[in-house]
Amino acid sequence: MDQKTSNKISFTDRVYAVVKHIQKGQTRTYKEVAEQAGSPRAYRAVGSILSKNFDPHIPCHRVIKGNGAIGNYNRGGKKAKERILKQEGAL
DNA sequence: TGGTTGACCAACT
DNA sequence: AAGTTGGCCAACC
Repeated sequence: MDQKTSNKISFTDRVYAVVKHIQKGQTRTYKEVAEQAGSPRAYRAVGSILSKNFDPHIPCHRVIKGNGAIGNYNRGGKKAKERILKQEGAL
């Protein structure tokens, strides 16, 4: 891809893009997101980034932990996150 | 420029 | 089974 016409995107923007790509009823682990974002070992950064992200256009609630746990959520905690996933049919 | 932080993970106790 | 420690990576001050 030519970045000549595009601005330089940061890891954060790539993470946002990946999370946006998650379909309804689907869940992705932080590891997967990090891997698709270009750094399979940056799951730690992914969490930090999503924690700072308050954009409702990004279904950050579809991102869960690698062992199947819900993980955290900036929009009401794990409880709300689990509720949303259940509502979407992911659980 | 360097050190701290964090929605994680794996291993150890 | 549950709590602690170390490790990894990008963003923020």
